[in-house]
Amino acid sequence: MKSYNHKKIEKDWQKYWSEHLELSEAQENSAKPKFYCLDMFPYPSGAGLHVGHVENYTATDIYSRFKRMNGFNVLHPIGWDAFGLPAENYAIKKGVHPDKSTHDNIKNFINQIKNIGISYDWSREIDTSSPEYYKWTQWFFLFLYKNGLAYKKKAKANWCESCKTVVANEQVVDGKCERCGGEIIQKDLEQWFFKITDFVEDTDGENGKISGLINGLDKIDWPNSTKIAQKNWIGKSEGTIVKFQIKDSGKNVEVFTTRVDTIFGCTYVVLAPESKLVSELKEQVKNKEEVEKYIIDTKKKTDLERMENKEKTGVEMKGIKAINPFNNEEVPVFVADYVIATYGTGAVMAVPAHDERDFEFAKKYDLPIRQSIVQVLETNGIDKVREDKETIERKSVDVIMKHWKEDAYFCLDWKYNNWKSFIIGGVEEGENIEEAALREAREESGYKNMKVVRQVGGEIHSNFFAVHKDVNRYAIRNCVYVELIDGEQEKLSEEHTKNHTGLWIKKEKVAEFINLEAPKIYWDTFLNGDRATTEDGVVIDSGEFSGLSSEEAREKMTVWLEESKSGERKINYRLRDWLVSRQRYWGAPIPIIYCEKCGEVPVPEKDLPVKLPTDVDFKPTGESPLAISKSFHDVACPLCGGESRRESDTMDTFVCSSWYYLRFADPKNEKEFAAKKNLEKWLPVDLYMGGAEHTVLHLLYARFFTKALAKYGYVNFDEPFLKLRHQGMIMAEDGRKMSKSLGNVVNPDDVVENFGADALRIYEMFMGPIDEMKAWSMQNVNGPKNFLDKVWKIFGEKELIDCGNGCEGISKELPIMLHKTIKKVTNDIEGFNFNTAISQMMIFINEFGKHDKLPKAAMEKFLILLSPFAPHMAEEIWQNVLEHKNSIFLEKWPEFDEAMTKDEEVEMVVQVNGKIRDRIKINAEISEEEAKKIALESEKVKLYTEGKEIRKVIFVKGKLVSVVI
RNA sequence: GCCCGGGUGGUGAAAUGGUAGACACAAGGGACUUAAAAUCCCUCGAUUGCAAAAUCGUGCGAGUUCGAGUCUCGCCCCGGGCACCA
Repeated sequence: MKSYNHKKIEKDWQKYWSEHLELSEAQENSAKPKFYCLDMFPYPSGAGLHVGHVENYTATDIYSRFKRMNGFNVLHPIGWDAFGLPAENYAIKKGVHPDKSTHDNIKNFINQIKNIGISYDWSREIDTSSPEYYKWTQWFFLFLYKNGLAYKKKAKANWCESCKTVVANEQVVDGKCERCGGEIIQKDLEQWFFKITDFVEDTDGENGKISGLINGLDKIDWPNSTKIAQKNWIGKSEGTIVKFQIKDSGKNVEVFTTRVDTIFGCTYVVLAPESKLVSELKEQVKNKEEVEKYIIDTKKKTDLERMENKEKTGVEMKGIKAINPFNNEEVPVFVADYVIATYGTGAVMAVPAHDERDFEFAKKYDLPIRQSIVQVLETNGIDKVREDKETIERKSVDVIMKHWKEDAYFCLDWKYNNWKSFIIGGVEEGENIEEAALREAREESGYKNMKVVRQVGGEIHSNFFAVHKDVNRYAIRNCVYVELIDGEQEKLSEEHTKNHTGLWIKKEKVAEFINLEAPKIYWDTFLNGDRATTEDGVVIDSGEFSGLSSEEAREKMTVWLEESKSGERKINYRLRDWLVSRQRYWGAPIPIIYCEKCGEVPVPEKDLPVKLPTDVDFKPTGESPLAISKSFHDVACPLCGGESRRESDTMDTFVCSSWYYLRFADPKNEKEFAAKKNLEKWLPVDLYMGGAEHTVLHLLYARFFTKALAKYGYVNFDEPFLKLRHQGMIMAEDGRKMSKSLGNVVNPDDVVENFGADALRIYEMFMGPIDEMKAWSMQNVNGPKNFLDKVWKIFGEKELIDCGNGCEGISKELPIMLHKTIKKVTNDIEGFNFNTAISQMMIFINEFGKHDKLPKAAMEKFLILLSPFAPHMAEEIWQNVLEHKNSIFLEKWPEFDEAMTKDEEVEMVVQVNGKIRDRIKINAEISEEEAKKIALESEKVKLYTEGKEIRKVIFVKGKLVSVVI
């Protein structure tokens, strides 16, 4: 038999498949259940297909073929995310029109994809830069506009100096342009926005409730990390607005805080430089010039400068005082650019003791720092200690280490219970606790100059000492504890606790502690002078709120604010509305006309698409290139016919990709973006796959579009992608990212040429878990290649026997191996564990390869299992070696019989005290009694059990017997 | 700093709390061959031992368990995301 000529055979079958479209096209009229399997469509870059694309497309191709063979009507389409800056930048550099370079690139992509045998439905191919497509992108703009979800406003925008355009917040990375790495500056410009923030929470739609961008995540099968990243991006935070009156002005500063419980520690208030209130208060400010200068200086700073230089700056507005509504204290007001104008109210109350940023600022400008929270340390109570000394000791260490890290030393004395345990350090005989703590602290720290500051609790209760640097140089301070001892409860009187270090516990709280089974030990956090303590704790020095937990205090203080009309509950989000204007050529024009008489006029739907002019110099000038094209720019107003001009900005390419998955349901429709009937048939997407880099951008925008459509009854679902999986990035052999400049890029074409498309597909699937990052290894491609050669040889050289009624000369083990393999491969494809599916097929081939006569039916079933992974070879063997008339992809996926997946004889492990002492071959179905008997009779086991009492014997069916002595 | 992932042989990696290293790659040895390629067979975590075998071993330290790569707690390191969001 000839060796496998992948170059010829693969080409032949690719041709065959392109002539048998029933193998890849989705059927509009079919009784089969639908399955929509989608890849994130690529941006057709000049670099061509990346091995990462191959990983993505192979995985979903395997899944699609698998689903088809399981009786599903599969929609598996592809298209091109063709608009975008790189094409335009390339055009500027090389003078080639973006339309041409993009379409050349697309041709190349199509070729490359066909070369690896992906079974896309090419009849549905779409291209976002074609007028047939962007007509509907513009329609979406109008749809949002008409429903109040698209609006224009003057805004500070991220302007990229080198791309000469505004970019979205999401496209600014570390203060630089995501595309070109150029510096981003802030410019005030009229910009279009989409109201994505309207969909953060659930809303009422025309046909019922629409889940919000947060809640919707709970009902879809997405990687947890992606869900969390989206939630973080939305950045919901529940807090409080507090009104601080400005003394002698009748004005208020409203601040937003999530930590109103710390408000008694507020020592000043800060306004963002852009805040309106700053100019409103200017007249009252004594150092007006200084404040103005600061504001001007800040405006000059770019975001990059602000980010690089995190040192806090600011200036006091002298003569202005804000009044804390809780204690009527007057605090100074500062202007500082560490406060973000666009978040919350653009003003904050500063609590240096409990906020790192305020702390830093207060240190720098020497402002007072006032503690209003103490930390809580919980340990098990004394009763628990009596039960289990060791447990408490360990748990205490863990808790202490967590709270104190290397900053502190402490010792715990349970002497009261006639039992000593010292976590770090200890008390020696005849030594008192105070001395012990001092000694330990000195030994550990190396500092000699220490003293006990205060000690509480005396000898009756257990004592808790903590030592910390920076308060009187390694002073020892005592912590307040609450302990339960019969007859001692009266000691926990208000008087008693009041005297304790820093903590002030109200009477009813004490009663509460007494009822706890495991009393808490409370301890004071030292405000040690080098950091703020930002964790929740117990409120102190806060009037009637003292003694409450942070959580309770937030609730009660907010209620108090609401009652006294000086504040309210408030939820803030980090997410802003989506800025979609781009001053660029290669994008979908925004369908708006500005008329002197009628104002802002949407282009009537019948006039769509607003086509991109072709006679444009697309070199960036700072103004949109479209503005230069007179034929494009000067138009008659659709309402009055008068002189007017077109909007000359184009839309962010993310707008095009926010709805493309809907278009695949009905890609040729000229009347609607997709017919309702088709949407209902195919959507939502059952499986969506692509890179994790789209975690927040594309996926959030697409969800927003879907929710907007759902709200107005265009679609009957509110989440577009039911199941999402990411492929991990493939690095170069050197472990670095593949890049042209490093010259370490692996071109899939070369691998196809040298090893074949099937070997490439299997190699990429065999590399490791699909969602993990992995490095390419050319050497390792040999593995899959060898495997395929073995498959080819077996089908060509072995005798395949038709087993009608019983197979003579065929090993009993082969059917078991077959059923095991069907089970494993089927389950692994379902679970996206392609690497282990392949390893099972290798095991199958290794086993079957040992025999000369093989059952034909089993081999055919194996070939079907292999076919989604190696479609070319499978088709070649199926039709040309086994001489079947039709494609293997019309076959039904094999089924397995659970009973047939079990080995008759298994190796039983016998452990003695957890160590393996023997392995015995037994019948898999053997009873517990028998297994134990066999195990205990083993000579090797007896060696260890002889003369010892057997306490317990554990049996795990078909696996092991564990003897405990 | 915060939030997610990870850490297992020379390498890529397997392992519902139950035989750690399946399946591969590379390497070494052997068979076939005039030779090479291809193919086939053997070895392949460490230490000790002639061997049988024993002990150790999944980043580090503890814990739970008859039994831990897997569960709990603490720590270290690497990768990714967010980052003055109050």
